[in-house]
Order: sequence, then structure tokens, then C-alpha cells
Amino acid sequence: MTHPHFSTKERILSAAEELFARHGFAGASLRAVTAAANVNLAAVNYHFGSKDNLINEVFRRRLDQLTETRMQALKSAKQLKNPSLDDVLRAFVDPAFELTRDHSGGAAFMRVLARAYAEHDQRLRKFLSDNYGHVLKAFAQAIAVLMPELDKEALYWRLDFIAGALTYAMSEFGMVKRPPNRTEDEHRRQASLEFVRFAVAGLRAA
Amino acid sequence: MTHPHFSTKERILSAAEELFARHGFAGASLRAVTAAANVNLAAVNYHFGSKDNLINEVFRRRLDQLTETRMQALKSAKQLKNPSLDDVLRAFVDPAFELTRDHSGGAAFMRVLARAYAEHDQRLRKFLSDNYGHVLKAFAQAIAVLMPELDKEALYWRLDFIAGALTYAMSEFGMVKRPPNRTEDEHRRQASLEFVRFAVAGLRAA
DNA sequence: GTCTATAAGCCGATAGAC
DNA sequence: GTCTATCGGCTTATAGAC
Repeated sequence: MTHPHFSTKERILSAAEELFARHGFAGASLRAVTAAANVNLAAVNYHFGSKDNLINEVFRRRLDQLTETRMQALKSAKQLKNPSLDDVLRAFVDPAFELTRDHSGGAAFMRVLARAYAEHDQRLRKFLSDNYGHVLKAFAQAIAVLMPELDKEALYWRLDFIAGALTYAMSEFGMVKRPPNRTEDEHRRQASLEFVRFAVAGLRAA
Repeated sequence: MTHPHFSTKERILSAAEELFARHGFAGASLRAVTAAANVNLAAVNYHFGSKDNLINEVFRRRLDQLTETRMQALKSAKQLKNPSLDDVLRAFVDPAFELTRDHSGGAAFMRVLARAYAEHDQRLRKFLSDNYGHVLKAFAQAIAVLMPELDKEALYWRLDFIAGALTYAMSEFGMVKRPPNRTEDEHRRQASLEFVRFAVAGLRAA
């Protein structure tokens, strides 16, 4: 199932990602994970210490890179002559869709992220907000600059709606039937285009 | 914790709802549920047969009523002289927000619904789509009538985004800090107003 | 680093007394 | 309808050989 020349650690992370996406954090046992990764049960505790920490590392592996890409894209957008709402939203959305491309192996991760959204578990939320909260703040700030006429409260409501819509849209993404005459890449581009168009219109609501 | 004069069955349902919201379906054990409900462990199997069926009944208790309210509201909206997009969306959204009022006890249920959204579990998805799929279809149809110029594919994308935004927004709802000078009722009204405004603008995106 | 074996405990479900 | 006791199986985590 998982490519055998990857390290034990990487194989465990990939198997965990896939099974957490499918069954949730409580629903996927370490036995199932290690069986899918083709490694010994005890390897999880040897390499990660505990299940909780394995969960953290599943997030860290993808989010470190996703965060970096998003911040770079935001920086680029801000350096444009006349940055639009579109440009800023794209800097947030496109890297996420990019992650769902098969070769990058992160398609399941977006479903794991949706799980995390639904989890109100304090431990996990603290880990995510401590490590990645600054990204959302940076984007909120950039959008606020572009919409000075919109009051802060309405802005936060709308960003919240957008975050929810994106999370769930992306978690469903791999599953929604695409028209058979369209390639997966076209489908992904279409989805991201539709999403940004929707989000910009929502932000600009009268 | 749960009001003692309710029947054993109702007490189990309420405790299960609360614990499923907090820990997920796999994460909340029947032992934890029966302890919180102050009933014997064996009562779950006596009254519900199995944990899976208990999960179904947690949904049924709220969704039967929510569905009925939404369909009635949709019918009323359609009978208006010039029904607007606002009217139709309100028929869907307002009954959900109404459920989060404390006295109706359904605040936790919206978080359970967000869990179900994140679950890609086949059994649960089939139960929900078999029993409540017709509601979404009816609303999609009503919106399509009001937006004949919007092509079907774009419409479905946008409805998907709206469903995700609503689910997530409502599951967070009880947790988002409201301004201290605002009552909970005002906060709820504000949220539903902001949401419908956002959704209508998104649907109408150029 | 990887293995086996096992500790210590929680799980859903049920049998059978009351 | 509610109880106790328990079955069989699963869980995370670890000790210790290799």
C-alpha cells in the first residue's frame, strides 16, 4: 500500500494520515495504522512516543510546508502594484488545492484537517493555534487593509464562513463526482476558481 | 446533569448528543454516555439495540423536527408574491439557528452535525441521505428557480460552499465570544443575518 | 531500530437475576 | 425495565530479547 522505500517514520505518518481521514483520530487504532504501514506495532511508540504526538506530527508534516507556501504567496500578493481581494484569497486557497494533487500525496490530509475542525478537543486545538494561528491573522489583516470600509465584526464573521466553506469543500473534494470529460487537474482548477469567486462575492456583500 | 424526570431513553439521547459533540462517535464510549445520563450501562442495548442505532436516533430526534420546520418555512416562502433568495435561504437557516437556543437543548446537536459532515463513514452517510436527502434537493430546486441564469454546475458548487460554511459556523456558534453588551438572542440574530447576507452575495457572484 | 510478548485496562454486547 | 457480572476482544503502552 505505502511505498516500501520510504522510512518507517514516513510510512507511519502516511498510513496514519489516510486512516485518520477515513475513521477519525479515535476511530483509527495504532494497530490499524501500523498494519497499513507494514511496520511493527511498537514502532509508533519508538518513533513518536504516543498516539497524541503522532497526531501532532501528521499535522506538522503538511502544515509547515503549507504555511510557508501561503505566507510566501501572501507576500508576493502584497507586493503587487494594486493587490486585489482575489490575489490575497488566491494566496490562501491555491496552496491548499495544490496539496490535493495526487503526486504530493496530501489529498487525505485535507480530510484530516476537516476532522480537526470538527474536533473541539482542547489539546489538538491548542497545538494548531499555537503553531499555525499566525497565518490566519496575517491573512485577516491583509484583507482588512483591502476593505477598510467593512467593519471588523462583519469581516470576522465572513472570514469564519469562508474558512468553514473551504475546509468542507476541500474535504469533499476528492469525492465529488467530476464530469467524465474533465481531467482531475481541470476539475481542481475549476473548484478553486469557483471558490475564490464565491468568497470574494461573500466578502463584498452589501 | 440531565434532568431526572425525563425518561431513561431521553436521558441517554441527551447525554449521547453532548458526548458525541465533544468527543466524536468513536471517542465517546457507551460507558461514558450511561454514566453521564445516570443510567445503567445495559440500558443502551435494551433501549437502542446497539451503539450504531443510538447514533441514528440522536440524529432522528432533532432532524425530524428540523426537517419539518424547514419544509414548512420553504412552503411559506414559495407562497409569497415575489419570493427572494433571502426568503428561501432564511427558510433553511433560521430553523437551524433556532435549534441552538438553550431552552430547546439542541446546541450540542449542531456540533454533532458537523461531526457527521466530517465523517465519511458510509453507514452514517447512507442513513442521513436516505432519511433527509430530500430536504436539500427541495431547497436546491427552489433556488434554481430563482436563479435561472446561473448554470447548474456553478449552483451546486455554491450550495456546497454554503452548506460547509453553515455547518462550521453553527458548530462554532456557542463558542465564539460575543460582545459582552449583547444578549445571546441578539448574537444569534446577528449571526443568522450575517450568514444569509454572505450566502446571498456568494450565490449572486458574477 | 525492530521484534515478541505482555501488562493493564477499556470496549460493546449479553445472560440472567430481580 | 433495571440491575450485576461477565465474555471475548480490542486498546495504548512498555519491557526486554535480538
